[in-house]
Amino acid sequence: MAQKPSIPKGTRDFSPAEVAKRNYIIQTIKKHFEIYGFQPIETPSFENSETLMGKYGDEGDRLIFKILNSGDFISKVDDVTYSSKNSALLTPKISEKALRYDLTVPFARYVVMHQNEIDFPFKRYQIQPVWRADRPQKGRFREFYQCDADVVGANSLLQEVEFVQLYDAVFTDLGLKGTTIKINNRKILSGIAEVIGAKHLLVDFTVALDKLDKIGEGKVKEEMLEKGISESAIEKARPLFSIAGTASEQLERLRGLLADSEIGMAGVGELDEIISTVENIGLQSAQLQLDVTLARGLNYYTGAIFEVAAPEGVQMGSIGGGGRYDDLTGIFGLKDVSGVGISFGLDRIYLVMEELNLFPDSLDTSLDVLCLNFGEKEGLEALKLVASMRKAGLRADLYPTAAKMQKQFKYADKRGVPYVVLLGEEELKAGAFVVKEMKSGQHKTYALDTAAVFAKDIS
RNA sequence: GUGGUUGUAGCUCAGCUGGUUAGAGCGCUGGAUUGUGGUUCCAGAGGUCGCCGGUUCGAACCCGGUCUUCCACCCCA
Repeated sequence: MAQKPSIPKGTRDFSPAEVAKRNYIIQTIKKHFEIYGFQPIETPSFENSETLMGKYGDEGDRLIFKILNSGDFISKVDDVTYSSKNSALLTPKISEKALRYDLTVPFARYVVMHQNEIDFPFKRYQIQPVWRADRPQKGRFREFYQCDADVVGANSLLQEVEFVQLYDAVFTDLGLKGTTIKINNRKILSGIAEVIGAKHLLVDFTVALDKLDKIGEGKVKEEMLEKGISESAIEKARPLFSIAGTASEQLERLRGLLADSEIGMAGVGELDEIISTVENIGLQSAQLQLDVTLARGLNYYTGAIFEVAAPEGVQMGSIGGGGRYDDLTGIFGLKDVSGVGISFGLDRIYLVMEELNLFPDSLDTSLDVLCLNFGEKEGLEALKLVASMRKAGLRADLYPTAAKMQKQFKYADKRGVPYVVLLGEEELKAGAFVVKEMKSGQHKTYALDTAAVFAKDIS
């Protein structure tokens, strides 16, 4: 007997019902991307390794799926490297390509390669899978979809405001009420690191700070000490641990804390402008919240940082994130192009919506009407009827064999078909077809040539 | 990458301190019902107990390895 097939850890098959729900989310996101003036692009599933490596930090490099070279790749490795058993040295010799890790870096690469064809500011969206060699958990997969929208070539803070509105628009449309859009600014984090004299440890400082709400003040301090941040520096950062209140109150305290840091004050100014503009315009269902402990590990962010938390009570990591990166294209040789963008985590949004039961019932219906098969002669007539129903825009199908009524009805029931058409000997003689509405059990008769009337009746 | 956890029928799960032919519910197939589904009744099919190895007279059960699931780290959508 053949062995049981399986799929790799952290990957999934999607059933028709699941695909319908995923498409619903994608369509909604796509609709708003386009309403906001973004244009779609697509990039390859895999890139040259040097395009990706080193862009996401050491941790990121570890999580990038590397693709083995083709051919007899091992014989081309020199003996010293081969026998060193050092993965870091050996990897670049046997792997030149890697699966994309996110959509932002490939986009930066795209912008640089196509800079002469692009009209700036360039607003693009991209909905494609990405891969991470992570250990799977709930809401964490090795293959998952990101839905990104970015703008490059525009420095205005209005872009940040627009992205907050975009998040709000999408989540409102999906019926996902009560999301929290957390915002912070990398410059504030830099300013704090500068003020407390830990500028060189910025990343360690922010990564630790990011965990404040999760592990508490004590543990955060512990981790900072471990990373080599001095006791006195942590003491200086103390006000951060208890900062609270409205955005403007928090900003006021930050102004006091960061008075001596030019970059820190710049960050406060930016945040102030973004938040006050959003407050001025108003949001539909989301909530914008200043969170000075929000860090995000990606080290290419330079200005605003976003992260979206699911509604309260749902156990899920962030369902979206993004920020401004002033020099991402610089790595690929194009200077002075600022970008800002956000990402929607499709797979996590799906899980949250499933948990909150937010998918519309209509997604379950994959067929509007099933025509039962009574035999050769009747079947032929039914096929003509089905054709005219399809022409009228209905999703219609004919049961392929003249199986027993019970079986055909059972099939219709299972598929969740709302209407079943009976076209048997009697109907054929009368030049009519009978429609049974499955939910009510009621019958209605139509003339054979009036499929369009029926279509109109049920729409 | 570190630590833990899980795996028995299509699905959800029982299975005693190791002891003959591994069970239930749901689902599936057929029938009661040759033009009416969702209810009911009857019958039936379906399992290398994740995989490999070890201990034992004997392993679903104990041990080791491996894969998978979920969880906590790390990190992140």
